[in-house]
Amino acid sequence: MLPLPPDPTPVDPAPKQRVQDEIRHDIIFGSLQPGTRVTEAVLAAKYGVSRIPVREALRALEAEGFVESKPYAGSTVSEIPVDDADDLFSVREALEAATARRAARRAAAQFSAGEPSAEWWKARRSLADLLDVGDKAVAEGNLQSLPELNIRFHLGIADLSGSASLTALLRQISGKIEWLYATDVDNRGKQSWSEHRSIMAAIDAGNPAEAERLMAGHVHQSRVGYLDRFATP
Amino acid sequence: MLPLPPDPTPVDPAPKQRVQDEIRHDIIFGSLQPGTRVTEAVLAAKYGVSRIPVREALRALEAEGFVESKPYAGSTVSEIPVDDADDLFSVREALEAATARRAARRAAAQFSAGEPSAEWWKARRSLADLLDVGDKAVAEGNLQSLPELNIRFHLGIADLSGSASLTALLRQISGKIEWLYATDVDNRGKQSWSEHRSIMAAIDAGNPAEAERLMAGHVHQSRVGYLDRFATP
DNA sequence: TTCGGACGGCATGTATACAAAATACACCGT
DNA sequence: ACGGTGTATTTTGTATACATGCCGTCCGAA
Repeated sequence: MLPLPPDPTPVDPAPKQRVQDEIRHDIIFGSLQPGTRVTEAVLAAKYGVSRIPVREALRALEAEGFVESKPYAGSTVSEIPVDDADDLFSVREALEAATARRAARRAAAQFSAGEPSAEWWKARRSLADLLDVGDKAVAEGNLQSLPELNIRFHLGIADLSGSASLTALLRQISGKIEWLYATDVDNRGKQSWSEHRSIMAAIDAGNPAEAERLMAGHVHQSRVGYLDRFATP
Repeated sequence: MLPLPPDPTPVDPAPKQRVQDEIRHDIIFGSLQPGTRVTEAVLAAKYGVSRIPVREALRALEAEGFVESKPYAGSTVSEIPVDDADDLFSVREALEAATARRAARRAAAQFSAGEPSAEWWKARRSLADLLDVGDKAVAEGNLQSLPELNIRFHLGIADLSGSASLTALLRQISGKIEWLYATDVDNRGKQSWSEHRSIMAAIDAGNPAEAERLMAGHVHQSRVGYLDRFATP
């Protein structure tokens, strides 16, 4: 008997994650404007799921700072204040400097202790592929895919650092980073992406100081470029 | 007719928050040891609520890094690696320096623009009370209440900063901060608490640079003290 | 006309019930 | 004896139903 495809209509394996990403995307790219009142029931109907996944997604987005909720009063899309960008960048600078430093230290440790572990290789390979994909995107000029690739790269570095705490923290602010990046991709996108390879090289070389320096500079450049463009004197 | 107390058995206004705090407390103070497998049903029975609030609490604690969950596989109490302390402190330094700076800037703005807003006064008053309560706790020698007071002070400063993003971020790592503080309260508790007043004074004076410097030094001292005590050479 | 309070609609918070998935274990085949 | 597979149990994920609290509106009195 032929094993027919058991999924005529492919069911969602994880509606929660999908809904969360969809809502965040809609906020970042303007489809859901700040101040909009979002109710669980409406979103549930919109994405074809029940209220529970929507609820979890809203909680996560609240932690990321994209929506605000008051008990029994509902949720609204947050105003994303441009003022916060500078502070966010300063935090991100410290955070990502730490992940890069640790990633380099861990890479050196992996190689000095015989063969690197399988999961390390997997993460490393994933990053290599990501760099290629990003380069191609830059070459082809479709910059709109860069924000997501960018955040995946930085999360990948955090993965390599082996620190669950730092990774979780970066994941928390990754949404905001994507938002900042999306607003400035036309200006800094190309150059910013090209810096990723040198960071990766420093990590591969097992040079913590250099990796930290490059990553700090990378983030700092983004910061300067952003503030230069959206200066609020 | 006398309005009798309508609550013979006081019902929880917000079980979710209570359960979340309870679980975190149990993890921080050792009642729930790392690696322990925690199931929603057991916790629900333990705290006398349904699975849903427990579920939400676990999600929040996962974001804070205290538990790890895999889809359909359950949750376990995270190993809290001491290695992360240094990185966490460096992030916290940047984060809280930003909150202090902004709080001072905002205080100056509030006073220069006539009368400060009501909510500003409320937050400011809350901090003043908190400082008194902490001083009394230090004088009476019951240091076990300091970790919670400490984190409430720092969150209060974040509130004064007026930045929802920074406040949310600090709230995310506040659990870890409380954990670090709890492990070192006997050593640095008294001196650490006394530094809070000078930070508050700099903010009241509307001096952003000084507030930032003091806060950064305050956190840095905690960091040095901690690493000195739990050095892993 | 305006201010105060109470009522009703409505959205969230929670509880219960059911479905999907992963792990653990026993059984079978080699 | 050992490895693999199939099943059974356990646990999470989701859906539905009900309770609780807030917001806006309407009514009434000053």
